[in-house]
Amino acid sequence: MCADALPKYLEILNPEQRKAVFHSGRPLLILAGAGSGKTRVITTKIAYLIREKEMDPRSILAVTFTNKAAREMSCRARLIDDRAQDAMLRTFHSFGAWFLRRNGHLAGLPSGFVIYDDDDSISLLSTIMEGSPRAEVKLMAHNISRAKDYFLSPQDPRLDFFDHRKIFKDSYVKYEERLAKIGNVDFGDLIKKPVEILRGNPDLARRFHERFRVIMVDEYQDANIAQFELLRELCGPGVYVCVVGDDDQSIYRFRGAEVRNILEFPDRFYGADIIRLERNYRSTDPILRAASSVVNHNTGRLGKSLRSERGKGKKPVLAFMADQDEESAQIAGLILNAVKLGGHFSDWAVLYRTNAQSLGFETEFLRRRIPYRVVGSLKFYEREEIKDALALLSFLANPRDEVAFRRMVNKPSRGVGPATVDKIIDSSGDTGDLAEAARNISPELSARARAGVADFLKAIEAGRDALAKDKKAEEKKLPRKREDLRGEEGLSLCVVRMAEVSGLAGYHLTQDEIAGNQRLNNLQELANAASPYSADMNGLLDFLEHIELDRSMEESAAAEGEGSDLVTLITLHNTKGLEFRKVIMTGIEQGIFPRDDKDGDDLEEERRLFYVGATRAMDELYFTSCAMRRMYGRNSPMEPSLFLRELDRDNLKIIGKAPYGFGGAPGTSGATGTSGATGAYTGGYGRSANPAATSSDGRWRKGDRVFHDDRGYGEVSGIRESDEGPVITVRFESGGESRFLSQYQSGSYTKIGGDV
DNA sequence: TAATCGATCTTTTTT
DNA sequence: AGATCGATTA
Repeated sequence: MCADALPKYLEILNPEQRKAVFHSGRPLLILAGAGSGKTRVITTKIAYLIREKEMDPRSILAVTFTNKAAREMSCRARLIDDRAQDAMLRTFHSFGAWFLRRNGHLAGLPSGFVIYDDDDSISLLSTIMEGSPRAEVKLMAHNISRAKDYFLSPQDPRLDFFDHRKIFKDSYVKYEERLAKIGNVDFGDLIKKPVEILRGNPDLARRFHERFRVIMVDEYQDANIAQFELLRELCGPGVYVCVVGDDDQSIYRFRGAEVRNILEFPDRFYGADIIRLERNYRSTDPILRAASSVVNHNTGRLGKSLRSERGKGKKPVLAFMADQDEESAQIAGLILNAVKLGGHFSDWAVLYRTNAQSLGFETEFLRRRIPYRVVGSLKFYEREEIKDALALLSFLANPRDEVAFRRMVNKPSRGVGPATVDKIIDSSGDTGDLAEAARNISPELSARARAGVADFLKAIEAGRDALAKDKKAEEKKLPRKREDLRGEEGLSLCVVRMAEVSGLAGYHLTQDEIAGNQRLNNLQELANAASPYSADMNGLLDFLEHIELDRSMEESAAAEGEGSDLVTLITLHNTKGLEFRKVIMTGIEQGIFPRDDKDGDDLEEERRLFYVGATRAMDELYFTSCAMRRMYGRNSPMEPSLFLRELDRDNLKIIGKAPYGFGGAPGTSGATGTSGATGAYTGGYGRSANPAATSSDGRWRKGDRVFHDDRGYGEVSGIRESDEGPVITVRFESGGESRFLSQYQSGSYTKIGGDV
């Protein structure tokens, strides 16, 4: 094919991208740097195969890691050729769920299985490890989950790698037994079980090889071992496999991702070709240089040279702040100013390491009327009332669900205590049907417990009725109370009926006067979310599965339209695959980013996270670092992140009072040496433009002479008020500064010649 | 059996 | 600061 005869969608590709799209035959590894157009390559390749190679779209499987990525991929491929909608584009986990819905019986799964999230797993484990502290149960749950990521069964000797104790293996064995009895699966099972089924059923595997002729995996650097095994099982003779990834963007090691997968791809898929995409179309050169200068400190990379196609641009800005209040205030000011000059809010993204950090920005943005959205906070589905309602639905779907039963049988209180619950569960026999067991054993219970159990079963019956019967008739029969939830369409009636009959709605309403209404609203929202699903068992299972696998709540496509000029607040992890004109990476402090318990491989992962964050920026990049931060409810002094020292300094604009080692900033004293003091980070400037001359407790005045036991003579150079009282800054004659809280003056600092 | 109070930790990151 | 756990009390 010669270039000028190419259709437009192929013509716009650069030579390497085109090579990747046209490639066929052997396995292919595409090493795609940030912003090098890898999504374009995958989507184009899908369309190309359908259009030019007349491939049946149904025989193409493309796997991603997030639902968002899957949706975007589907959208973009369809823009080129609408037939791409018939290709299977899913996340690994949703592919696994799809697989198990059809073939789960081969592993003894009932058709109505429900997916347990981490909390459910912990609940189940805590009944197994009764009496163990919660932290221990959590650790065990984590290790079991990791074991499944590594495709290790309870008998595998390699489990010692995670935890060599006998209790670990025992717990894992029991956990698997209980899960099997219940008939549900956890996240890890969604990958592990399909592999086992494919291995145990060669005929089925063959049928899959005939069905899926082309398999593509995006973000391959984030695949775990189990996912690698799944990929291998799906790759039968003649199946074309193409994986795309960037070893520098591997940031999910903590949940089992193995960079090894991408590093060893050429060995595992023998004869693989490698294509590198190293032209970056997103960021200006200084931004790429900043990002690279940090990640270059990592060892064990495949290595690549990312070049900016955009060329020159503004230097990244590194701003030192006194504390997080100043951080959010300054950022708000920066954004408002840019908008005043004609920019958009949506140009901006504020990035942070932990979700908890979003709060400060939200408060400040609310106050200053800056419109924003918080991406990926899964709070909705973590709310108590929502989990309650979902547990009721889960139990309706699978009456063997012990976890859901335990959670809801006595909520609201119905006089069914732990003793009764155990009695019911013990009597359930091998069917495991707890609703049936409860009914059977009922005569043996005390009157109070019997009535309570009956009430619970009534709620489940109400749900079942809503599924089975004509919903219109059902709805009319019942006189509606003012505070009732509404739900007419599809599955929503089922949600509403269960929430009401169980007393859940009333319970949450009376439980807390202030929060009650909000909780009712949340339940209503859940009911609304259920309305598109059909009011039958399939609809119910669909709904539950959808909620477990995709909690991003990005349903409301309406909000995406115009009139949504919003600043994005987002964790660094969540930014993968996104881009913004202007990016602010906040809280770049030791202990936050990187966390200070990180070293070795973990530290390298943090560095890659830094790289991911920085390469999201197209035009402008900012870093902020605070001298003081409220953590665990108290103020603690912070040091600038190690990563800031690794940044290419000539390529940076530093503002604010820089700590030692960051030359060039205004206010940096010419002092040398820090006399071995731990506080490398001195300075930080006051919250207000005119710092106080006298501390609010009257104990210190600017210019006061001070003596410190270790550091000698100095003078008070600044006073600032914090919520723990005045913060006094002292500049020592020996050079260097330090700060302390007035209330903790202690013996180290002594005021000279003063009237203490 | 349930609710309340105080003490004791805690915090990654997500399918 | 907030959640969570355990013990104590009604």
